[in-house]
Amino acid sequence: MNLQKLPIYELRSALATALESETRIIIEAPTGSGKSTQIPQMVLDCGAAGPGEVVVLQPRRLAARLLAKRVAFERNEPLGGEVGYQVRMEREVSDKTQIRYVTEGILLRQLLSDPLLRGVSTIIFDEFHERHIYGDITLARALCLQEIRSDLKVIVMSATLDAGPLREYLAPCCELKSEGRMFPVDIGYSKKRIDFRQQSVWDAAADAFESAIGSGAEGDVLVFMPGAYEISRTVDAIRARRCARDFAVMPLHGELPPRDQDAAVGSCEKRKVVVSTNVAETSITIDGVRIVIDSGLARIARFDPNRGIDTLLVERISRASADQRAGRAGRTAPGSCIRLWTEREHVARPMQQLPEILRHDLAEVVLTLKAGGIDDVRGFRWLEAPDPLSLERTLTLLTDLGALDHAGKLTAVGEKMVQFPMHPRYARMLLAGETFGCVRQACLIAALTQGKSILQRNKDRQTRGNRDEMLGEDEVSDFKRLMRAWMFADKNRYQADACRTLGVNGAAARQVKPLYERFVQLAEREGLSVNLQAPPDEDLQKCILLAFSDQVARRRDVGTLHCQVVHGRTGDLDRDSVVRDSRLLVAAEIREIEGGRDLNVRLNLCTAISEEWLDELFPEDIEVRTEAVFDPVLKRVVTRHAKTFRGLELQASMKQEVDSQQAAEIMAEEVLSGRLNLFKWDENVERWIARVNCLAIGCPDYGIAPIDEEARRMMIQEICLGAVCKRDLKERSVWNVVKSWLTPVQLNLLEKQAPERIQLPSGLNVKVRYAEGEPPVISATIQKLYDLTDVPRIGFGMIPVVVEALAPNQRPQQKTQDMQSFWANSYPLIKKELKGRYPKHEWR
DNA sequence: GAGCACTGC
Repeated sequence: MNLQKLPIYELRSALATALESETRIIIEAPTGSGKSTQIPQMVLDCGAAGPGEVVVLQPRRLAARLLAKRVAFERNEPLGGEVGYQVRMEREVSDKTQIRYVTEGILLRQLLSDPLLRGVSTIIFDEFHERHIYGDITLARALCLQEIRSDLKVIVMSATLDAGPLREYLAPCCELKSEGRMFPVDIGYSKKRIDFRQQSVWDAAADAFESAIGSGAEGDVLVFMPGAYEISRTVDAIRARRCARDFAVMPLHGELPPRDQDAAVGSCEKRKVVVSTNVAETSITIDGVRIVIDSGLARIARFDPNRGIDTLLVERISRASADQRAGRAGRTAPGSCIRLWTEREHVARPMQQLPEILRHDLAEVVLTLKAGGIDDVRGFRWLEAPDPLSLERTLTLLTDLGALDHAGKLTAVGEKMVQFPMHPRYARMLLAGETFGCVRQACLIAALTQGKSILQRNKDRQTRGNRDEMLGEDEVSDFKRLMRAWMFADKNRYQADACRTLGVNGAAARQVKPLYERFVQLAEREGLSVNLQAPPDEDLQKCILLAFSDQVARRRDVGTLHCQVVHGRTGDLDRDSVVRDSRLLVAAEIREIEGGRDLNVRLNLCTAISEEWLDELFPEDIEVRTEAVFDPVLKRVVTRHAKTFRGLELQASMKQEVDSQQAAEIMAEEVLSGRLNLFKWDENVERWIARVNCLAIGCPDYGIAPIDEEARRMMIQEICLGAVCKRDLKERSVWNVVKSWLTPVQLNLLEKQAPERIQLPSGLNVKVRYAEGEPPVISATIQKLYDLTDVPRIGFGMIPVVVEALAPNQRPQQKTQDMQSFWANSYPLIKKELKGRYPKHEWR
C-alpha cells in the first residue's frame, strides 16, 4: 500500500507546525483514515515533540497489539524495538521504544508510580469519542500534569467529535481535521414507525432483508441485534425467507464458541448474512459487507447508583452509534444501510451515547484518583462530572470497605487495596483473606470475576447434572463452584471436550490463570500470607461477606427464589445458584435484566451466610431508631449499617402490623428523602400511609395508593398525553382501578389505539398521538396544553402521583395542596428518585 | 426468551 495515499497525510505539515507552538491538539478524522498508525509516526518523525516516548492510548488490547505490529512493520523494525506495545499482562517494549501503544488503564497506573511520566513526550488519545472511563480520567490527569510539565504534548484523536465541550476543556488548543476515505453509504429509514411489540424486531429485519435483496443490492449483509436471543430468532426468520436460500445466515456474538465466531467473520463460498451484536460495531470487521440492517437497539450496561444495581436493558442506540453501524457497509465499496426506525424518530435520538463515567460504578476510579493524591474528587477537573449521588455512594462504599477514613483520606488499607487492579470490593476481600487464611482463594475468586464468566449459562439438564456430579453439590457459595470448575478446566488443560461436559468456557478459563498468578504475586509483595491449604468454608464465607455486606439478602420463602435485599431492594436468586437452603445470603452481583416484557433483578454469585457471624464481624452497636417488630435476623444486619439498611428493616416491618408511630415516621422520612425506593403497595402500606398522614410519591408500576381527585385528574391527563401506557400499569389490580376512571376514548388511547380527539378533564379538546416506545412527540397543541395546565413533563412512561392520605376519622389539615406549589417543591425530589430508576429516559 | 461490549505497571 502506498502510505502517502492515506487521507491523513494531508495533515502532515499542519501537524508539524502545530507541534512547534501548541501543547494540545485535537485531530478529527474518521475511522479508516489511517490516523492510528500514521499520526504517532508523524509526531516522532517531525521531531517537534522533543525527545522521549510517544504513548498512544487505545481502548482495546487487541487494537494496541495490532497497531504496534503494523507500525513496526511499516518502519521495518522488530516489534518491541522502536515501536512497542503494553497491555495487561503483556508487554513488548525496550529502552529503544519511541512509540508505545498501550491500553488506557496502563497509563493511569503508570501515573501512580511515576506522577511526572518522565520520558514521555507526547500522549495521544485514540478513539476518544468512545469516551471510556479510563480515557476520560487519564486525559484529566494528563492536562493537570501539563501544568508542571509544559513540554508534554497532548493529542486527542476522534472519529466523530462533539467538539464543543472538548474544545473548551482543552482550551487553548488547536484543531486539525481530515476527511476520510469511506465509500458512500445510502441510508434508508422506515416509512412508518415500527412498534416492536406489534411486529417482532426479527420479522422487521427479515422484511428489510427481503426488500434489499429484492431490489438487487449486492454484497454481504450485516444485521445488528441487541442480544443472543434476538439474533437466533432473526437467523431463523431470515432463513425462512425464500430469497435467503443462496445465503449462509450466521449468528455472531460473544457467547458463541470461537469456531462459530470465526465462521461468521471469515470468507464463505455463498453470500453471507451475519446477524450480530455490538461486537461488529467496533471490535470486529467483516469484509465484504455492503448492506447493513440496523434494529437500532443494543443492550446497554449501566450502574444505577440509587439502588446499587447493575442494569442491562435494551435501549435505542444514539445517532453516532447508528452512523458507526452504517459505516460498516462502506468499508470496501459503496453500500446501503436500512434503519428499522423512521427519520423522525432518528432526530429524537440522542446524538451520542452517554459517556461511561455517567453509567458506571465509580469505585475503582475514585480509589485510583485518591491514590493519585486527588483528595477532592468532587472538585476534580472532570471532562464530564459524574452524578453527584453516584460519587457520594462511591465514597460511602469506599469508607465502608475501609479504604477511606471519615475525612475521605486514603487509609493504609486503601493504599494496599490500590495495589490490586480489581474492583475495591475484591481487593478488600483479598486483604480480609489474611485474617481468615484464604488469601489464595480470594486471589482466585478475583481472577475468576475479572473477565467473562467461565461457566456458561442456560446449559441443558445433562450438563448441569455433570456439574453437580463433578463439582460436588455443596451449597456454600457460587464462588466455590466457580473455583472448582476452573480447577477442573486447568487440570484438563482447558481442552474443549473436557470443558464442554461441564459447560465451561475453555478460552475464558485459560485467561484466568495468569491473572490468578499475578494476584498471588501481588499479595505476596504486599506481605500477605498465601497459604496452600484451603481454609474451612466458614472462613471463606465470612471473607466474602465483608466485601459485600451491603448486599445481604434474605429468602422471602423457601418455595420461590424471591429475596429481599438490604436498601429496600428485592430480587430473585439465580436459579443456577448452589445456595439452595440458606435463608440468609450475600450476593456479589445484583443486576437488572429484561426478561420478556418484565424487568427482573437477579442475584448472582451468591454465598450462604449465617446469622451468628454478624455479631462477630460487625460488632459496632448502632442504635436502631424504632421499636417496631422486626425479623430478628434482619435486625442484626440492620444494626450494622443502621443508616443505609433501614430501608430493609422498615420494609420487613410492613409485612406485619405496624403499630409504632415512630417507625412510620422514619419510613416517611426515608421515602421523602429519596433514600427508600417505593415498594409495592398493599393493604398494610395503605394503612401505614393513613397513619402517617404524609405526602408520598408513587408511580404506577409500583402501584397506586389511595388517590385524591386532583391526583387522579393529573394521571388521566398524562394518559391522554401519551406519557403512560398500559404496560406501565404492571399490576392487574392497579390496571383495574385505573380502568374504572377512564372514558372509552381514553381507554382506547391507553391501549395504544390510533390518534384520537379527546376532551381532557380540563375541558380542552386535543388531538393526541400516542408515542409509546420513544420520547413523546410534543406537538404545538400539546405543548400549549402543558403550558396551560402547569403539569411538568416528568418523562415518558411514568406518572408521579400525589398521595395525600388521611388518618381515619381525621379531617385534612389543609386542602389538597395547590398543584403548582406542590410541583415546585417536590419536583426536584421526584425527579431525582425517578432519574435513578429510569436512567434511560430523557429528563428535563 | 434468563443476560451487550470492552478494560487494569
